[in-house]
Amino acid sequence: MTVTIKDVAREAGVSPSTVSRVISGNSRISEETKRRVRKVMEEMGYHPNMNARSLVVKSTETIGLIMPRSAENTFLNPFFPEVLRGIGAAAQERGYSLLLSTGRDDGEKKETVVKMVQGKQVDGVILLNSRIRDPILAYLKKQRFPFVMVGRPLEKNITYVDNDNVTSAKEATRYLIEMGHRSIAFVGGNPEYTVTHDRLEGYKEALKEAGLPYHPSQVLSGDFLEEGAYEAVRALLSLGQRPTAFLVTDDLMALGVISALKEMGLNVPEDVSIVSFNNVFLARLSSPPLTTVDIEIFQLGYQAVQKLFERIHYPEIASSHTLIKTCLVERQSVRRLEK
Amino acid sequence: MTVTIKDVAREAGVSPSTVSRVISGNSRISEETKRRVRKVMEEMGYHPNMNARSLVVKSTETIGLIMPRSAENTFLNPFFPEVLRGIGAAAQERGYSLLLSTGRDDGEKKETVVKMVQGKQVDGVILLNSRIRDPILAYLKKQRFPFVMVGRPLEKNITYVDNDNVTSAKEATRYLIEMGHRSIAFVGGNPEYTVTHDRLEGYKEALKEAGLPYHPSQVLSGDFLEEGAYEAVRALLSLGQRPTAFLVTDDLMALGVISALKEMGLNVPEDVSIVSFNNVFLARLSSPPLTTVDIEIFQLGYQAVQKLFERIHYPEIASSHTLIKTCLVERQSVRRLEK
DNA sequence: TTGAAAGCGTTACCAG
DNA sequence: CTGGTAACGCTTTCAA
Repeated sequence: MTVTIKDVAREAGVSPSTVSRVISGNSRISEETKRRVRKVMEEMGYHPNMNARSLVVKSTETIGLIMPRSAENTFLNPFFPEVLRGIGAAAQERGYSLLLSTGRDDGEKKETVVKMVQGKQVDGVILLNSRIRDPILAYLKKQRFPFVMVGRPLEKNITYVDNDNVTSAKEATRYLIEMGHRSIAFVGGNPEYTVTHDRLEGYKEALKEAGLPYHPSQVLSGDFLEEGAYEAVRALLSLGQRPTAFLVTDDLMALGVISALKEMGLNVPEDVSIVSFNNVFLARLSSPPLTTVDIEIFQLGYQAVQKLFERIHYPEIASSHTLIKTCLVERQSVRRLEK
Repeated sequence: MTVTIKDVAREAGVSPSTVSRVISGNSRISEETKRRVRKVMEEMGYHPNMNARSLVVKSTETIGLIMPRSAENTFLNPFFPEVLRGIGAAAQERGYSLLLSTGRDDGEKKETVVKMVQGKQVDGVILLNSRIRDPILAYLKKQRFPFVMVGRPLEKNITYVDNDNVTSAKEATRYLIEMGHRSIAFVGGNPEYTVTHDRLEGYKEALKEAGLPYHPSQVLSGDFLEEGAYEAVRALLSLGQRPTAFLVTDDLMALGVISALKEMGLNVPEDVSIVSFNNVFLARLSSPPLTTVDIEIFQLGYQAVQKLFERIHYPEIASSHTLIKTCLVERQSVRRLEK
């Protein structure tokens, strides 16, 4: 049925070892036989069985991707296809494949990861969600299996790729302040992610720097893609300190906020200004187009793969991280406040 | 280093075959030894090597996913994470893994597919893009390899999962007509996809049914997520037959249209109404929330996997397709036109 | 109910 | 430069 290395060998009148050698290329084989074997492979439509190969070389040339639990909204964020694009590009360049974790809850996820790792299906793993106290992370560490995280982990000695979230949030807030805003609310996502903390930190720093007071009542956090958004936003606006601007940690959440504001008869940017994060594809498509912090999602993914290869090939070197630069892109969701 | 079936066997005082049997479970093994072996496996942290297993059983329990070329915008559409969620759920239920195609152009894609298929990395394949005359499709057919498409192919005898796009477009158009619109424009996506054709067809049928004229000048198609959108929309509106409503084949594109309209000083739904397709996550987050046709993307993915298993396990049965129902969800992008 | 041995398709080592 | 052989870790007859 399927043509193996032996078939090719027989047909070409050489030994299987020889065929194997011309496949890997590097060995010293006469040009003559090389050509002949190649021709036979072509004619017979031969392609090596990756399982057999992996079994002996102990490397699968595939990397495992651990995604957010698919039950979560995170999974639906357009952030995700974009990292995937970066990861895919880098993997492709090295001839690596991508194996995805399925699994909706932590239990299922753990199972698929174990299967990947111990089942020898992957050479390394990329963790796509930086949950605090992630059991998967603990497992990978204990196994001393090569992995890198996208997003900053709380633990030490872990290789990761991230943006400098506190600085970028600080700059974004500073921008709002320069635009004349004095009362700025912070809308963060799931507090289980470090990115939420970091951006809040940057926000606070900018406030402090400008001599503006920090009001805990002006920070909202949680899953803002769900229903609750409207009430939360309204509660916030009915406060004495009514904010004139919002710093929102995610473009999608910004859409939710804009929508909630609109229901209250408030327009962006006329009545309220918004700066968000991520600059996903739809940020420029929305109404109004969002002023948002570009975090180079593609690079996040691309660099994660680079770092992973580092860990795979030089397991002895110390863990490290790379920070991807960010950049505020001005569109139309912020209004300059006159004095 | 890594613990194999032999280690477990030795430790448990049985033969490797026995261990193999307790793993597969089904064979007749005394409860006594079963328990003992299980215990040893647990203690030693044994997990089967999938490569070795695949090599002999000739099945990898993983399905290959062929994605749109990652250079395309399609790739960034939130449609994608949602199908993936459906596919992942179904795969997980059966203990299957997912292997992703990387590859930015057709050449690279073909290569990764060949590696998956001939390299025996997957048991079957799901094609995520229904391009017309897809070379991958031709290859898969020739190889007689189990695969299913998400989206209707032009070719015959191919198993696929899709919505009834002509009917759903017809109903959506009819809805607009019932809302009092008489001049409706059609904005379609990439004409290389059958879905674009089908929806255009449904649009025409509804027009005809209502005795409204079909004006080719009122149909736009192409990659509307890119810059060109603004000019195209403006050109359309400067026509004699100025449309009061748009039927847009994708939510993301609808955002683009809304944005273009706004630049021209036109509001949705006050000045122009819009019905789009897909009901992706952000449809209800946008301003205004989109009236859109829900196509059950999750089901599309989920059912694709079901069908794939059918093909894998019963290769002899004829190709077939399943149609997922659609449903118009009314939100706020359509205004009723008074007589 | 269990064990021995062959074999899955490769690669790699050792001879020649 | 090339061939023979063992080994990778597992499943699956065939015997016992």
